[in-house]
Amino acid sequence: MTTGRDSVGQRSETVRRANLSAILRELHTSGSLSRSELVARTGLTRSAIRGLIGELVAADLVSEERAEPLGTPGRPSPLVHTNPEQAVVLALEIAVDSLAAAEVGLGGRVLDQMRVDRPRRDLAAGEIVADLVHLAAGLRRDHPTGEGLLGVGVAVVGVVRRSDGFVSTAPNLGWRDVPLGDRLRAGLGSAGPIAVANEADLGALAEVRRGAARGADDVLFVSGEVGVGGGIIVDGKPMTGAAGYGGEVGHIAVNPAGRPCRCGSTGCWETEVGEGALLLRAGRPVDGGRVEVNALLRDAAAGSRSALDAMHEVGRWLGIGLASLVNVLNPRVIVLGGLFGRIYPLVRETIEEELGRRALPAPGELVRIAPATLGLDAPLLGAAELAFEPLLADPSRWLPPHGMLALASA
Amino acid sequence: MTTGRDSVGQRSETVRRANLSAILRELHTSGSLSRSELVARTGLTRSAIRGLIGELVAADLVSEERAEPLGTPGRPSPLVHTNPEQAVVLALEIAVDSLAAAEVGLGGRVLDQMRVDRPRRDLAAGEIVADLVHLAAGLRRDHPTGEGLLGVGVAVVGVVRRSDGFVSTAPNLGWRDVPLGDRLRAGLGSAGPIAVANEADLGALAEVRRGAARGADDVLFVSGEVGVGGGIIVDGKPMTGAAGYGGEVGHIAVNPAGRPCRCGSTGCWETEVGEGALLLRAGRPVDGGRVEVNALLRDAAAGSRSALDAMHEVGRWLGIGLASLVNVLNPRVIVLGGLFGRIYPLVRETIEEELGRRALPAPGELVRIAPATLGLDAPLLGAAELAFEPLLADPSRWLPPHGMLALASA
DNA sequence: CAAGGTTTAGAAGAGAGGAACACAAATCCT
DNA sequence: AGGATTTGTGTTCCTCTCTTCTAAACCTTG
Repeated sequence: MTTGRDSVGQRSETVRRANLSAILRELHTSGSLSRSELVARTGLTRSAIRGLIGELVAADLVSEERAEPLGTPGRPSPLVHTNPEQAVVLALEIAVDSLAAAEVGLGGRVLDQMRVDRPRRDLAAGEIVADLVHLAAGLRRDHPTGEGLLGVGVAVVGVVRRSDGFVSTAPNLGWRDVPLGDRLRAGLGSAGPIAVANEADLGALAEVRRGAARGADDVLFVSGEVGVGGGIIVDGKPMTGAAGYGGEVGHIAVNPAGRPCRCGSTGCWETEVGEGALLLRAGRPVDGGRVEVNALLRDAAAGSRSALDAMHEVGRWLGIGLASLVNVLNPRVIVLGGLFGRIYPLVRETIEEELGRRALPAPGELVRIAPATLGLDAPLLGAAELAFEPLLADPSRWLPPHGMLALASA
Repeated sequence: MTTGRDSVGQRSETVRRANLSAILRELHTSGSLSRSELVARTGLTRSAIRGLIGELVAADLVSEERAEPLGTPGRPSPLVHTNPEQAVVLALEIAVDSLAAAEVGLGGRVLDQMRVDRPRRDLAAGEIVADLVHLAAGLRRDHPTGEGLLGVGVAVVGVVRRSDGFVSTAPNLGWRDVPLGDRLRAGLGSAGPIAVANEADLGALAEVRRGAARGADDVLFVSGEVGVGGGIIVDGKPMTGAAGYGGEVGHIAVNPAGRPCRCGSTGCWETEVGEGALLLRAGRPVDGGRVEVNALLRDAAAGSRSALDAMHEVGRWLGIGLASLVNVLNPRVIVLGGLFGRIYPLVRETIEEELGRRALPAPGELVRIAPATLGLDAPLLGAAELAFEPLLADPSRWLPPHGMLALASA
């Protein structure tokens, strides 16, 4: 009987919260900005900006520096920048071929990062969690895990319920119904809140904040790995769906008469464009993994007919699936990650041809396609962004109660 | 270089606007509520509610009535209700088989309504606009068109750009690149702002506000007509995509080796589940239209084997397409409109079977499927909702400047 | 008819951003 | 050089809006 939505009633504090959030968000995505630029971006007055920045400075989240003259007339505006060391999150990633951990500071600076290969066989959740904890412990020895962390963000190749980090399926890991959030909480000790999300969803988040789709509000991120993952940004925000299962574009049915899929269905998109499909079409061992894919890409670059044919066939199916998604979502930008980003330069025409034939929007308003720019680390960076989200959404929770300020100044 | 999003900076007025908006929205969707219920729903205090309602009353948008005692102890709370006659919009619909017009008052009351059949051949935009204007003029003789209207909402079977009501394609009408918004503005004279949107998008809006999906935040509405239309609600708001072309689910590729589609592609969903596909499978004339469909439904209800087989085949493909969409969008509710709502009771198992096989979310969290409850009029009601949107989003623009109030009370 | 509970009414208070003015620090031009 | 110009900061009210608090109104229950 409730209306849902985000608790409608607004108050003065809501305004302050929103404005603090807007400022910190801008600083976080840009790293540093002048005060006057903040004025321009937020539409707030200088006095408001001054007051809000003052609070952020008091909390040591950001600092101001006397500006150096930049050749433009007028008094230079002080430069405001985030303090990466003062707000640090732990980002973890469970990918198909590797595990990764990173410490990322406010403003997006990667303070430390490690990635280790992972064999492609099924591993129990406990083992992977232990490996991740170990990996995290190896970061920045002077900054023991679990202390002073703002939170933890986790990217995982699997279908994740957002609310509690419950992984309902992860074919690449051989998992079903793994309470990953709880497991990590136990393994990491008290390292702040833990947020788990799908790898591609976080890749999308990273690409839209710091990568190929920067600034776009409606974005589709599609990443080709063993499976095909997707992340959708609607109106600047990740679209997770009702339970957080949204964006599983790898399992749209493009060819119901086609090959069986690991998910139990048949003719899913990933059976036509995934790594296995590419290798199959090229006549290489389907389970060859990265090694075979790299070899195939080399062959194609060298001009091998059969390699290129296989790629174009994948490109054709890629275009078919993308056209469906364009018709449903009408994104401004499509970012191709993983395998797709790598083959894109070779099969661009094929993809665009298929898209032109099947997608409805007028050619002039057709979507822009761009390969991912953050590469392998996109999901890891997205996990960091996820962990920063509570701070960015409501910085006031991390601010000293400002009765103190009033007292101090009086 | 701008951040997009909705101009971040917030001010005190923003708060008032948001709160007025929240209150009026609640009243609009519920028709009438007691003050104390509004307090509960918005989380605002009684005093705040009092002040805001006072302004809405002063603007004559709502009225308060002395409450009749309801058997509960305590002082009874006055009932607040909208004044449908004081804020009226004109809703228009260009459907496949008919044209419709309605006058709808604040709170959702349909004050007057007309619908006329339309032959299924292509008609020039000018003709249809003229017919619509004529239809609108016939509504409520005491309330001449173009006067005192808050705005106009238009639902049209076609791909529409939201910003200006430009129809880029409408296969059912034989239109390409018709500036419908401008045409209607010219035809209707000064009837307030005109907002045009896709029929299914508006059907979704109506069903989520007043129909089968009431209260749900993530909804997929799929309507079967000659073509297949779709409307998507994400987080309580219509998802239109970057240019407003989103939700064209009829043209996802489900069978690339299949039949050619009117859109120029092949194997689109609507070639497998549209009206034509159903008739074809049943061995009836593909262009038979409503008459044949009705006959087929009668046969099926009477137990005809061949009729039921055709329906189950359509149901199977319906399930395939829905599964794809569930994987992408993870909605809470799917509302089936038009043809699909009518065949749903007959093919429910088939749809659910296919959905169960192909959709990822765990069965326990699987989507709820419901036939539309607003029937033929859903898009028309959605058009009214669209036209109300500016008022609901910012009621303060329709309020007397409240310097006046202060003066009057002083 | 009194007691108890719920709600409205009105006044005072507190939080937050906006506007205006004086002043500061650069660049540009003569 | 040195003044004009431009851009930006600091500071002080001012306005807007919701909350809090107290008194009064109104209904049900025993």
